[in-house]
Amino acid sequence: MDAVGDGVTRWRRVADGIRAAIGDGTVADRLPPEAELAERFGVNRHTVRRAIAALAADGLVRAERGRGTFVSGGAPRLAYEIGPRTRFSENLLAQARRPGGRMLRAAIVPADAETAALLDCAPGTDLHRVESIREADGVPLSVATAWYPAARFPGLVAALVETGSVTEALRREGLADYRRRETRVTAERLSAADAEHLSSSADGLVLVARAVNVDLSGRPVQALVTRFHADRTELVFRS
Amino acid sequence: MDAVGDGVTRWRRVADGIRAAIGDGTVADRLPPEAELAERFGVNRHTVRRAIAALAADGLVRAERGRGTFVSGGAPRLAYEIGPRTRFSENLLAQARRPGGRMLRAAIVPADAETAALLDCAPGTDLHRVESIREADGVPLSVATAWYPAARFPGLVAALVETGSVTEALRREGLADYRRRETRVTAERLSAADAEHLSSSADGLVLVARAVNVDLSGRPVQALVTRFHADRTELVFRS
DNA sequence: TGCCATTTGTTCGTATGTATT
DNA sequence: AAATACATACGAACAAATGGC
Repeated sequence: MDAVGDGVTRWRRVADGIRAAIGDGTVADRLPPEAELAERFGVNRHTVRRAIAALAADGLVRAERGRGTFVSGGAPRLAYEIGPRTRFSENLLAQARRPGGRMLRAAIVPADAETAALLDCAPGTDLHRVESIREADGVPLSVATAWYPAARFPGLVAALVETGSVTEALRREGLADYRRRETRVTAERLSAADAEHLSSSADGLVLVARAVNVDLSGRPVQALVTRFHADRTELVFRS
Repeated sequence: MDAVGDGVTRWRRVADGIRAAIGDGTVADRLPPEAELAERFGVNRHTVRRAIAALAADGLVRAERGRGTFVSGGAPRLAYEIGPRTRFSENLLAQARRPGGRMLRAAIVPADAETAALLDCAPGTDLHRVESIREADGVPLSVATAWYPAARFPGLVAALVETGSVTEALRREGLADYRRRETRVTAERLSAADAEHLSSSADGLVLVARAVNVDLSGRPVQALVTRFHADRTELVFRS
């Protein structure tokens, strides 16, 4: 490098400087332009951009081309409760949010090894695969992919389209009730396709919840992978 | 720019090219040096670096200074089960993993509003704040911050240091048993400090689990924020 | 409507620092 | 000790989106 004070890189010191300015309220909403920051910190504009990229990665700021770079005001997350009787609509209505959503795709696919194990069926078994988006107050919240044994629920997709409700569609197919057996949660980066569906910036995060729902006798009826927008959601588990 | 084929930026096309090469096995373990990639794709080395940074952000590759850039072979995640009686050591031993860890810091701090609400005490109440790292087979798994009412457990920190076990330390302080009331899960980017503790690249992800543990009469005894390394962990909730 | 200044995004060039082999 | 390879930093130019006039 060149004349560096300590062992810390310049872009880190710029990032810390901006972070401090946000912390003490010196910059409330919008950051000065990159060119001005570069001059003020006595570094190249690239160095400022590297610093801002780091802050953006921490979710502290958000850069918008042609407009500027803004301090991201953290909106409160929706608390999505997951338990034995998780139902999307009930969950949202309990928090005075309007549930919504739509089906993206539906197809019949052969079960791969992983899904077959979850649904306790033979690999290759015909499954309905249904992809859908779920919204709260019109804001996309999650993208979900669900698999159902096709032989057991032959008219499922039509019922889903007609009712718009998983619970109601399964009821029409003869399933009185179901409950969630287990949920496995991981975190991933938003894929480009999901970013579009969730109308989010491309560098967002998702909470991935993999679940199995079973009927009252314990037979799996649905394998579910839901990708929740991490900035808008918090998953709640009660013990 | 200059002669661009379509509306896609060059670094994205380079990234897609590398991604494809990884996908079809053309590059199995190690990427060619940046200079060679630059020449092969007919772009500047900076453009290659931008592409590699994006792939690294997706967790697909991992750059090591002086050595090269490597395809990160996804190790299977540790399934960390969370329930009413979550105990770290038991959890790991059940999967034939060796539990470990160490305390990072301990201090007495006044309760802020949020923690006070969780622990059902007045804001400003003295709390032990204990930060620690937990490991599986010597690999850092999570960084945890715990708050305990100091008045109720005066000798807690000494007991934690001596026993290395939360359950055992609380028992010495007169708490026979405790259970988890609820867990709230979010996803965040790894902070610089946590990245060091978890010996991870700076652009990793964490699963943040916020929990409250209560005694048998339902009184909160511990507020807990655990940041799990998302690449190494999967949280499992049974209903 | 279109033009223009502002601001972030991309790309190239060049040089030097630092860790690994 | 030398070569290799990634990391940081500066300079310059143009592209693309936004917003005001």
